[in-house]
Amino acid sequence: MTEQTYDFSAIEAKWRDFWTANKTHATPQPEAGDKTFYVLDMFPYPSGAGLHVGHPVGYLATDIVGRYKKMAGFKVLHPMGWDSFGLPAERYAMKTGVHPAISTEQNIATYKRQMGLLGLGYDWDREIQTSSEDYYRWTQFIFSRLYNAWYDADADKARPIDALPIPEDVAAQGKLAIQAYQDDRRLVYYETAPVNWCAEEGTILANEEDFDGKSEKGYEVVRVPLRQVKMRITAYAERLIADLDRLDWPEGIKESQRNWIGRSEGVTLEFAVGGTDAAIETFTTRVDTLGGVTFLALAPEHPLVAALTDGDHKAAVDAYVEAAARKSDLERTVDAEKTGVFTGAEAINPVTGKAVPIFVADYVLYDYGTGAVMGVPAHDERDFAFATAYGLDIVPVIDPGPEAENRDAVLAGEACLYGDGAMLPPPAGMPDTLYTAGMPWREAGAKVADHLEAEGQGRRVVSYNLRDWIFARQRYWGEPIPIIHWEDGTRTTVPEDQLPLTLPHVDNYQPTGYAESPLARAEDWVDVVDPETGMTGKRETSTMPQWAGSCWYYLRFMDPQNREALVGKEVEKAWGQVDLYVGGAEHATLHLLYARFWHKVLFDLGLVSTIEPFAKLVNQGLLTSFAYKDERGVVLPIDEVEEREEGVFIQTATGKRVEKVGAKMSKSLHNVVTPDDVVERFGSDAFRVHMMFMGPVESMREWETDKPASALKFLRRVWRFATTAIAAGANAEDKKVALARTKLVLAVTEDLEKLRLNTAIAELMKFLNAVDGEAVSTSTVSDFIRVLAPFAPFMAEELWERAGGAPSVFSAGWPQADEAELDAAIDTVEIVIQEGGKRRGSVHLAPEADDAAVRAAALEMLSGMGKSVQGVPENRIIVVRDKKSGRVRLVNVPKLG
RNA sequence: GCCGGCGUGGCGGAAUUGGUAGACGCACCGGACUUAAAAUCCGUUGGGAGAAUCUCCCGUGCCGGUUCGAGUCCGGCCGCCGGCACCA
Repeated sequence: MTEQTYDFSAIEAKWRDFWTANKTHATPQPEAGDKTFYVLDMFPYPSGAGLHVGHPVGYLATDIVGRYKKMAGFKVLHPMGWDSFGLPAERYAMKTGVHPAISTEQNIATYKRQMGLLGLGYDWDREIQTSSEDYYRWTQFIFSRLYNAWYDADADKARPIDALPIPEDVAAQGKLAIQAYQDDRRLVYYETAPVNWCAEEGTILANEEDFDGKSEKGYEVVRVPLRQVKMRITAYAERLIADLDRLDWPEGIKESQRNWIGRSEGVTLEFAVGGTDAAIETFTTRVDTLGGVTFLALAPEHPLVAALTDGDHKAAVDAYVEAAARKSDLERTVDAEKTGVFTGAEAINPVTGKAVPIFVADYVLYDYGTGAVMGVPAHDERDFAFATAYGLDIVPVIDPGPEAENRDAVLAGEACLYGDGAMLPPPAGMPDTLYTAGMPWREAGAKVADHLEAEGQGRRVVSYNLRDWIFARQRYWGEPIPIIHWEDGTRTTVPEDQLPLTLPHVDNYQPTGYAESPLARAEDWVDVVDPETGMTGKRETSTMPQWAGSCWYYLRFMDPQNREALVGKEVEKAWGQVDLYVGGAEHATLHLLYARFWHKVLFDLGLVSTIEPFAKLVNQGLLTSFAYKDERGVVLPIDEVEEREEGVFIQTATGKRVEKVGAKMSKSLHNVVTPDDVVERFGSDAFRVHMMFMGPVESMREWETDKPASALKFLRRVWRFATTAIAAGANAEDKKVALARTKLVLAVTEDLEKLRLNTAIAELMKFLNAVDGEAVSTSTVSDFIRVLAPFAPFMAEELWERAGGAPSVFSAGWPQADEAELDAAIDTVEIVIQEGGKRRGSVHLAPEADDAAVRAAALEMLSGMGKSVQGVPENRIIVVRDKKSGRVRLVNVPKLG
């Protein structure tokens, strides 16, 4: 009987060693004709805390799919690596003096051990770290290619900067002028502009990292003007939106990116400034309301403000502009009250010729559109609020229609209409060609836009909310930016053959303040001399943001040892896109946007062959634990509470009753569960089965400590079934068993293809239920072991060996089954009989029964129940057949009297 | 405010393009085995009514509609989660 005992710890240790010794998970490069499958996890930052049970939800899903695809005959690339540059290691270094490279190395060792424990079948020969020189050499290489490229709007692609045509007048002014011209157009550029400064993190952050004035960790972020390295992601706004359509990604993520990029179509048009030659360019999405313009508003930063303002208003305008500059973006945004000051100047409506006052108002954003808006209070809430506050005219141009409650108020200029309606008769001065009365506003807008374009007074443009990517960080533990600032004012990238530009050692990791990173203290490293000309220069001391390394790591996994290129051309073509990418939704507008951007640049520059990096994306759900909340809503750690009786939780110290609530796993709540604990208690296979059986990969779930017990129970049943069947060695089996096998293989295969791992496990359970107590042939047992293998790889290996198979089961192929087999095995089908859509019973008929026979059977049954079936028209009796097999499934008779 | 996603038993969750609602599991209850317990195995379990085990009614957030037939489609609400938000 000891033979029958399922000793998971011995089995799992045995096969863990076997896989390592035999490199079972090694991934050879694909050759011509190979089917390939690239499945990828978002690689982790190796933190000091190690993995908790929430991390592997996605890793397990990809492991299972990867193992299945390999068995199904694909060359599967399923690698793992480390996003190992980052602030925590640097903070740790500040506290302890331990170099980040060393603490990172230790953390990685823990992660790898835990991943091994879980049976994650990664090919560790392909392991990469973003902080290793071999890797960041290529991150710097890509940076340098971006720096030395510009966006050719005509060709709609990035091209090397050498291909940028230099106008003659610029060329005539010499080297610095040419550089300035190029620098204005590079995909990487320097700009002095307000940036997001986080004092606590000691660095500038990207707009994507600024969450309502807080950093990701919740530290305050303020706006300060600084000279910064930026990447021209806005050049790709259109393509980043358009190409979302071809991605198999969750709609929510695509929508987040669309919102973030914020595309809107509108028109720019110029208002002449009365009495001067100057003109103000405004952007609007509602040119149809041009007749309703009663003022113009400029952002305080707008360059024309000073020039426009007349003497009487100068003092007030200067004070306002200065006050606005001191306010943070958040203050300007949160404060909904509209303020502004009159400049004393007037603008001329290009169509009606009417003069309107020009204001400076801080509700106008300088970096969106043209930094100036035409104020149409009748049809824009913000303009309405402003006009009301300053007593400006409100001129409606759209009639909401007789049905509208607020019609009278709108027409009287007392309410704002931004919904649908029909154009009112045009105001005085509107040319006859622009008569749009009665038209819906969109149509009227098109007509006005046509007119403006024809007259050369305006043009249609597309505007985006997306801003360029602030790329530099004032930190130590990141990729050095390979730029040298020379004494003659020129700037170059470090030559590619001199990369990597190695991160120097420093003794002091403390932030230096706004402009520089701790690298500034490594003077020997910062100061450079050109060996040929003797010119001196200084290196850029900022480092790259956390996101740089993860922008392209999926490419390096394809060819991690390549010394000549970031990825070999043929290898890149062979693997193609990432077929399945699994990770958290929190990266929607960070990593996933940045990586798409870099990929498109690499495509334009001929370095990759695909236009998108990740074909299919799945967001795994968060795994939460629990904690307790007291009456004030304070969350309490789990060890401060006891359960006195079923469902009654008492805070030990106070004796007060508290409520059990779901909570993220965190150190402070003492509710972190590590995979080590779970594997120790239930085994890795049970952990895997449990995690995947809890629900769809995408949904959130709550961890309950004792639940893996049921998975273990299931695995014990599997073990008993398989070892018994192997020992019995039957050659034959009942038709019922053969049918169950066919169903099992078909269902599990389909579920795996669709990443429905919870129902796949349910199918394994159903099979066991179906064959309980039956003789099962060795060939069916073999198929069962193989479909079990992706889910419970350790047990499957052991069973496979005991069944006489040559290790490893993952080289044993995937079992086959086809529908025809299923059909042939069926000699009667159950046909459900409905009356008015309600089930009344069922009959068993031969699968080839025709509609007439089915109808007759249905009427007979219903009649037998005492129902009156006289006079039911035949065409009202609906016979439903299975689409694939054509077998009858159901027959419905209309409700009988 | 705008946009997207989601609402199914006591619980986690199943239900192809409209076709048997509640698969599979947990928990509960009953039973077997046991001196006993654990483990294991078998059975029951959406709610209600009548009733010898069968039948009827109600049931997928709420209200209405389309259909022979609606968890699924349409219209209108409610609630939860996520994104964007002074973006002209």
